[in-house]
Amino acid sequence: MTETPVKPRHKTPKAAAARQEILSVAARKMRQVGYAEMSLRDLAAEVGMKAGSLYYHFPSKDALATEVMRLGVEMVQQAVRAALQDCADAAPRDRVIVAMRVHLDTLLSASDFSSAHIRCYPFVPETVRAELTAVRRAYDRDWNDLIAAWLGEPPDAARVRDMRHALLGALNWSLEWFDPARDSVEAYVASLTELLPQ
Amino acid sequence: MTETPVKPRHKTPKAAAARQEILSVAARKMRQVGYAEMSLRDLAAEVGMKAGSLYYHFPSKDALATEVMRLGVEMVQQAVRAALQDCADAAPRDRVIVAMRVHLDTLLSASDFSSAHIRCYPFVPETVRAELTAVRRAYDRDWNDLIAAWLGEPPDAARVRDMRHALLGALNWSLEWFDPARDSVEAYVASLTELLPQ
DNA sequence: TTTTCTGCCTAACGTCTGTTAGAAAAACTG
DNA sequence: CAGTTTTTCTAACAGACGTTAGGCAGAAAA
Repeated sequence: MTETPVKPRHKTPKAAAARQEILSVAARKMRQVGYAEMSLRDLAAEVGMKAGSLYYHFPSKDALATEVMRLGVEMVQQAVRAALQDCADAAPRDRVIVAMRVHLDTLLSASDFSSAHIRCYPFVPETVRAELTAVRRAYDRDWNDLIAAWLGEPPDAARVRDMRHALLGALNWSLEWFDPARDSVEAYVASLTELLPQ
Repeated sequence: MTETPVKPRHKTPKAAAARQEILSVAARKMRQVGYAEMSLRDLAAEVGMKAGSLYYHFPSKDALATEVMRLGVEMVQQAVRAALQDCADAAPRDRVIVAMRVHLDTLLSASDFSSAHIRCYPFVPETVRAELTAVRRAYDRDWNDLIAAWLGEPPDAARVRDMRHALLGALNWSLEWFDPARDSVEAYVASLTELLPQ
């Protein structure tokens, strides 16, 4: 009896494409209406399926939501890391500003996955949250390093954490008010920049 | 046929007390688990009633949630206004700091109503949100005035709005991470103070 | 005491939910 | 083409949801 790996169960391109579309639609739904309010029947209808068919690709609604949110963290993290590599030699304060801009842009226009994560995390079942702590902590560490380098010595852990909470709060809260027709990521980042001590 | 006023339908002290406890428990529930996840059966059980009995005090779940959230805005607004009156002659920047501290303290320890509002607003039915725009705008105006006085002339509306979004974002986001056993409102406000230009 | 009103309960309605088993269809493979 | 595997559908289950109608106990009023 061969041990079939649990993760990559479906290998055909069609299954992979269907799974991918389910994830995309789920991310958009979660962002728009929330986790509890997203029904699998509505979700399936938007993909062109029936609710039961989703269970060929995901074992449960929780597992689907977990995957959406996990991808959400990895997407911002990857975008921010890539941008930081492109300005590796810049001043620490400028690197913070770059990270803010990329984080914000990912949330507001690039990735429904990332915004779905941020909006739904507080209300998702505890088992789902538990599976996300690792990726979340990893992204938090990136920001801690970034901010510690900016604040310089001595690295006061509590102070770094407060700064991270303040900055990410100011960024993530934009999901509540940002209107692409009226607001601009660049303009908001410029305003935030004036709050960062030189 | 006498026109019975719609608002103060129940006048006896017992009904008023019951209504008050329903609101309190609903606020706590909404803060903890969210709007969709708060079932009227669970809510009623915690009050010591059955689900149907809630309808003697409120015409619908939406109406109950609306009342909770409306009270939530009014509570922070009132707390902040009272504190600002006590330091009417202070420097504009210090008044901003006072407002931040009071807003934060209301969210994190004083009022489940306020935190329920902030956490649930994005996912509440559109009809509920519509009934809250007026109170929300009023509170936003308070902050706009406060920040405009701090930034001084010329009062750039877009800049004031950005600052309000940044500050309230940094404050409201604390609902996602604040742990009373580990964190302190005063310490976080102190960290935020260092971000405000002199 | 009788009557009226208040506050809550019981029991149910209709609808929606996530989920499952098994059949059908569609897509590959020989 | 037949045979096999992959993907989707059908149909239902069991339970939860918000909501409603009518009744019942206790307090208040007469």
